[in-house]
Amino acid sequence: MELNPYISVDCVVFGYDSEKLNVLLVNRTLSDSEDTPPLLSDYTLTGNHVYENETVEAAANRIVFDLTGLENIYLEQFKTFADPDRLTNAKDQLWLQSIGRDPELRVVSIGFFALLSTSDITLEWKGREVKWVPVKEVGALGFDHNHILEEALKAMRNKMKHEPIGFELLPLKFTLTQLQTVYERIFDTTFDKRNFRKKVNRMKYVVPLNEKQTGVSHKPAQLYMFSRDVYEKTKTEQFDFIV
Amino acid sequence: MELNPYISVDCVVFGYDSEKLNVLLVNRTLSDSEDTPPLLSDYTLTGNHVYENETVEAAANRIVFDLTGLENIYLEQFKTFADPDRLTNAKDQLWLQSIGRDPELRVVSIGFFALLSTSDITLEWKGREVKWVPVKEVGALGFDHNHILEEALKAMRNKMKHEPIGFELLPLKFTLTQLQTVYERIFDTTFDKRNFRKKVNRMKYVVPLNEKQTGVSHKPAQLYMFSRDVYEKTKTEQFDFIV
DNA sequence: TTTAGATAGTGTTAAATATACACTAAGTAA
DNA sequence: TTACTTAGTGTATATTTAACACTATCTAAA
Repeated sequence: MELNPYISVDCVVFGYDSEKLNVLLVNRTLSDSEDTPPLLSDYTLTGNHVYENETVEAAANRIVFDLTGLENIYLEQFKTFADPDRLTNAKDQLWLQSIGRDPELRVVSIGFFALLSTSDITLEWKGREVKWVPVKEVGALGFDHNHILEEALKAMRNKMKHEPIGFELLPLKFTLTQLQTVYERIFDTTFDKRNFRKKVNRMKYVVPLNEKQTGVSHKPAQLYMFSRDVYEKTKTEQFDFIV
Repeated sequence: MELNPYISVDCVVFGYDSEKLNVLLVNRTLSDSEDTPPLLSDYTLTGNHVYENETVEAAANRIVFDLTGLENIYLEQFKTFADPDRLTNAKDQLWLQSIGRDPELRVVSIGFFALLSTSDITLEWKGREVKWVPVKEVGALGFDHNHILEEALKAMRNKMKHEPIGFELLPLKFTLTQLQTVYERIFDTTFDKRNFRKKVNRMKYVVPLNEKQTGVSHKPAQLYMFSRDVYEKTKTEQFDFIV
């Protein structure tokens, strides 16, 4: 089955490691020969073209699965990038040529972001280096991927404000301190512990388990899980409309 | 300049007429001859392919401008539609053939929604019938446009909950009752007048004018306008995080 | 000019939520 | 047993929400 040459999917895979938000990057290296320095060596987001009979959602899932081995990861289409000059940079042209693509072709890239807890996975990609980079330390990426990353961050933060997706960045079972920290790190702020817990207490979809943290050298915390079921049932179509 | 055959933009143009939300539809008719019934006659959203050197945002603006004569309309890219079988319906195949497109080609459609007040415009389109249809009365549309419309509604309502875009559906100068009604109609609900006004009162970016409604046979209402400037300056990065 | 009709505009109370703030509890490791 | 570390908890005040009904001001018609 053929890849469609003009429709691609880029996945901004966010991984939270209980300290900071990271993004998954892939090395892009082009060498003349073994013993000369590479013509090109940098990083890009993870992406691929879609197969002719494949939906873009399926392609996004496939990309994430190939890298992480995980299925049913939280994935959201957030924006599409189709500027006529988005791949006209010299480096990108060189790269496209080298992998046998028509550098003239206008490629539409449909952006998805994925959320996961890095504790759940070990990276695996056949052939190309792939690594987690803290979002705050990402340097110059190939293609228009710095732009795509910016937009993904905006979309993700925005969604995070109004929908319960912070949980997707944590292990299945988490403590309230972990939950608080995710939000603090992603929004670069701090919350009062008691007030945060009072708020979470009202969220019936954050359910306490009969289980405590283990392997810590201090008072072990209560573990909780997120119940999407309860969320869907109890969510009140609360109307915000700014303040 | 050529149109790109595989990248199209569909615009879901929402127009509010101080009573209900409408969407702009275009007639799609295919006739063998003058005196036989048409082979095909239905409606679609407004859309077009992009020019080779044109960004998708520019294309969306062009489409809206061609129909309404308005520039600087509120426009937002909300989702992209690229399913392999989105145009494989018999009617759509017939239509594509008749207008000289390759019916086999996989076309990516980038969806935008536009918001405007119908009072601002008179429709104009050379050659094809174009009309406002109340969103609640939209029938079966061509292509996958019912699906696109659904998604546009979802995206629009969602944005409307958290950002001040209700104003885009009203004339530049509006009354508080008009403002309240927009929200009531779009969310199919009602609000208490006094509470609504108290809330709006706190929004410093809804500024009263030295002007009153005219031409009404009752107490004329105070007019207001929305100041995006004030909004941008005073918006507090309020953190919601559900309830 | 008076009256009817229509929509504009306004205030209070109670309940819920947000904010600010500091100490005790329970485990591990030395 | 002690030191260390993080978990877990309550109260008082300010703000916001929610529920609720009447007067004010204009036009049009009698």
